[in-house]
Amino acid sequence: MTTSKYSFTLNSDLYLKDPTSSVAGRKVIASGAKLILETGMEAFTAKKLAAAAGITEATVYKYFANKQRLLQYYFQLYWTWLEQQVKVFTAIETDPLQSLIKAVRVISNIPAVAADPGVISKQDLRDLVINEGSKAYYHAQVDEDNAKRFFAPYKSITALLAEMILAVKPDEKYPLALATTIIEMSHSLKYYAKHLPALTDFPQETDQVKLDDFLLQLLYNSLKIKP
Amino acid sequence: MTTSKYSFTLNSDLYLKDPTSSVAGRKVIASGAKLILETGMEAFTAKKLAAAAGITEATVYKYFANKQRLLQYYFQLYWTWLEQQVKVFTAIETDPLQSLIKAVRVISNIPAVAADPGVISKQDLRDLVINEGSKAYYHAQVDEDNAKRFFAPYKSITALLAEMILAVKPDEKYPLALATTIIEMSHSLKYYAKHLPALTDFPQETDQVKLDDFLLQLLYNSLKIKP
DNA sequence: TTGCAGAATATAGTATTACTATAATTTAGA
DNA sequence: TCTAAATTATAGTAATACTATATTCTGCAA
Repeated sequence: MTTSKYSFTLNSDLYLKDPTSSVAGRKVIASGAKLILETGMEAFTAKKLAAAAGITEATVYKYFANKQRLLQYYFQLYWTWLEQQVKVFTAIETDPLQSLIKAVRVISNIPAVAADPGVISKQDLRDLVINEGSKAYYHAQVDEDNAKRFFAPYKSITALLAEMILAVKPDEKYPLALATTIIEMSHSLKYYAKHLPALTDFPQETDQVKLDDFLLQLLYNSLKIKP
Repeated sequence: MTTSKYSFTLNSDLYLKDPTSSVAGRKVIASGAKLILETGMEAFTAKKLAAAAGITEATVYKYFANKQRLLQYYFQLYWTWLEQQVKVFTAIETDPLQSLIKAVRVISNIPAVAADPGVISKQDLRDLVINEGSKAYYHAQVDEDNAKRFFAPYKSITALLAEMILAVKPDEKYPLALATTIIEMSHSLKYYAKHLPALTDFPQETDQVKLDDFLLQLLYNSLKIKP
């Protein structure tokens, strides 16, 4: 691990050279996110990225060994950032239940930030992870990558949510599975609402309220709490 | 739609020529499943498939336009088959709750079939869908493919489970989202248990019992039923 | 201000992939 | 047995996923 321009640290095995350390590197990150979002991982190529970023293909490969690593970089960036958001927004709560509710709301629905300071907007980063994130680990190299701790931030936010669940209901048998369910469904139901609405009860893409409500219902019922 | 060798019908737009209609076609299906399972979609190539099946690459392309279509073929085959299983196993139940429980058990844990008559074993087919299935729809062409009704069987089993949920709890607000959650988690938690066990409370790959228990708990609690 | 290291580029090349095309051969059914 | 369809053998194309190397640019230290 080395430090980079974020207020947190990403696994340095993800990249060959820290992309936040130079203009060209930041262009890779910014254009890469846009392009992957537009075209999907399958159609995304280093050539297109280089063209979009106004750099050369060779430069791309100076920063990332391959496109899977770039995707995993976004994956790690997103979950690390989201966990931090959860911590920030729950810090003010004293009641464990209120903390938990707040956490679910943050996970399900990113608070709009007026001025987004990053190279990539958080909304784009989130959409990228919703659309392509699962390919970061549904992959033949998942066990190797896991050994390199590439999924540590995802595990970490899950563990945090599981702890919060236990704080509310100490005898919960499956806190991790429940946390995983809430985190996973908060993302995949958004994708379904947009592309396969028959799988949801909130066919309007914009119907964030119903998604939030569903997730909180799931949680309340699982914890046997009355809303 | 045309009929093929299964007792149900797959969308004929998936293939150029029905692979069940010939020896070579069945080789494509059988070897394709094995190979995709072994290597993952990213490393899977028509050349490898042809070599494994003892046919030529040109023959592969006589049946399927590309590898995405082959994956979607397995995807459709699996969900169509699983829905049929659910129907068979719930047919004997008269009580809606018992039906629903049975349905969840079937979805979560395929009953072992002594002699598997298919070209692909159901366990392999299931593992294939667990590992690679999400790539059938997390894809840039999802809306086009959805318009071609490639995901109809997945929607259909979800709708069936949602109906069963409504039969038990007619005032459930989100029957589809709940059905989707149970179906999706029954598959993804299996993958996590195997590859990212820190995301679950059942780190033993073999701990099917705990996964079943978790899903049934989730359902009972959501329906406010005491087990 | 010069000099130098490191960053980025330009350019080129390789092995592989994802197909498509076509002529020749094999096979299966009427 | 004939014929049409199925399959093969073979070849080819455009693109991908990199790797390599020599050259140019840029920022900063002496």
